Amino acid sequence: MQHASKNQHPCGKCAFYSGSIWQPVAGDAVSVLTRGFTRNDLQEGQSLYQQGAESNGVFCVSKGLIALRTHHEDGSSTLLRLAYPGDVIGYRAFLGNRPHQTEAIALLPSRVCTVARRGANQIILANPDVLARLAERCIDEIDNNHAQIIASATTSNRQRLKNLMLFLMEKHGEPVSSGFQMHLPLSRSDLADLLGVQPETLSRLIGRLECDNFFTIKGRKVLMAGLAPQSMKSA
Amino acid sequence: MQHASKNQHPCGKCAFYSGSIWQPVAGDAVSVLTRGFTRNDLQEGQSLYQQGAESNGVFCVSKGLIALRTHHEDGSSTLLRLAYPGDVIGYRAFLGNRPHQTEAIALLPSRVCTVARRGANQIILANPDVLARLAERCIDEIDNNHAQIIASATTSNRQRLKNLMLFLMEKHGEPVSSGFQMHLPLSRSDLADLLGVQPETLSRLIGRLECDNFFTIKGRKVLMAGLAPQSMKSA
DNA sequence: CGGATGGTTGACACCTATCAAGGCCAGTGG
DNA sequence: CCACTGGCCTTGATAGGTGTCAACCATCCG
Repeated sequence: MQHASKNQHPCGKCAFYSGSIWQPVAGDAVSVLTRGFTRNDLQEGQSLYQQGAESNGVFCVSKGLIALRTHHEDGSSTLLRLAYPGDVIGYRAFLGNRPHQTEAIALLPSRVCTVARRGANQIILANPDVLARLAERCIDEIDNNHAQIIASATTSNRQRLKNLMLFLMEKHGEPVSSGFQMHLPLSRSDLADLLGVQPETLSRLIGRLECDNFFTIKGRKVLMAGLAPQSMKSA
Repeated sequence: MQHASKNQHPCGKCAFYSGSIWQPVAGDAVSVLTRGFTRNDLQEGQSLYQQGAESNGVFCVSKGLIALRTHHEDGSSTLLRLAYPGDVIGYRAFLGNRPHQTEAIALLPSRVCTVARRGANQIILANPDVLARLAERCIDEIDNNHAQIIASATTSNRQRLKNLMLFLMEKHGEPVSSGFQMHLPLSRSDLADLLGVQPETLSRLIGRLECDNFFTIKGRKVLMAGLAPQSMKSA
């Protein structure tokens, strides 16, 4: 019956099915899940939800890249996090039953699956395993936050940019004859927001890394020469 | 029956009972909770758990002040957070079933209630409301982390120190004839760790705030003159 | 062509880390 | 009582990093 239920499960064909927070849903609840379930394709730049908007469910990134950003009173903004396929977003507003504190915008053409609020609530009440998986995601988020707080307190901006570029190369890069290459999914301002520095500073940091032959960058084309696949993980 | 169960409940007499993550526990589960329940008094400087130690349960601060700190490979450390009465700590290691990523040390004489791992697991399986409350605490933690990340990216260290001192005064201060006064529960190094700056820098920041007549500080005695009670919330 | 956008560069003031030295204070042992 | 010591904090000098303001450049688009 495992097979039959996986076929009926709306996430059954998803690459992230086994790790999905909805994977424990079975039996009659599957139909509730299916009713609340929608798939959404987002164009680059399109918004999934706005800061301050009411929560209308829980989102799961299936393809692409979503940026979570908060706008401050003074007009500036901070890019808090990048959400990759398999990541669950929007659960804070859902669990806390309150407006979104961040806005979600697609940085690449993306696909996002939504489980509407009503159905999600119903399912969680009936199936605690779903809540347990959601709690695990919260823990992961806390871990990431702590890592970020520690990094910004103990690591130079230059090193943090290096780490960020290596991370992005790992996610978006392709091997070419002379190393690895990627199309940078972020603008300079986004990179600056992510590191918590001004755009001018970011520009200079990039300049310095280029001087060090860490990479070559022109527009959004980034090339890291002499980068062996395994060395991406280490630094 | 509400009354009877509250009296039996191990947290029944706690000031934070209504908000406690264990409040939903009722019926037979109460005896399981009671069996796993212990109260611990910590002296100043005493450790509740070490970084890297196995989780042995979920802790709830009942009195005092606990510092959560992580040590890095290079010997330095970061003070990630202060835990006040009513706060739940150690749940990450518990929920994630893994070693503690931080160490918990009492900054003041404190009392902490522990629900042992085994009992806590049993209760959570039987009572999803407990898990839901734990998830809410996770969300609160994420909110705090985001606020911290945003503050360190958008606010000067000087302003952040100001905010921190106002916060501490609100928590630990007492009104005196000329304003508010407190015994600072943190060393200079701890303050520096909390802001993510070097001790020397912190010392200079303090010096500047004194010049601005923001406060008077000598050792751990802090005096904020002309500070009306309501003005503490605004800034 | 003109304007908008996004990015870079320069100048400058300010802030911070680092290294080094010194002050303050409590506890210790003579 | 004194000198000594170690921990904690402060102060100074210096080099490097960062924010800010302003100008400039490239590209795209109407």
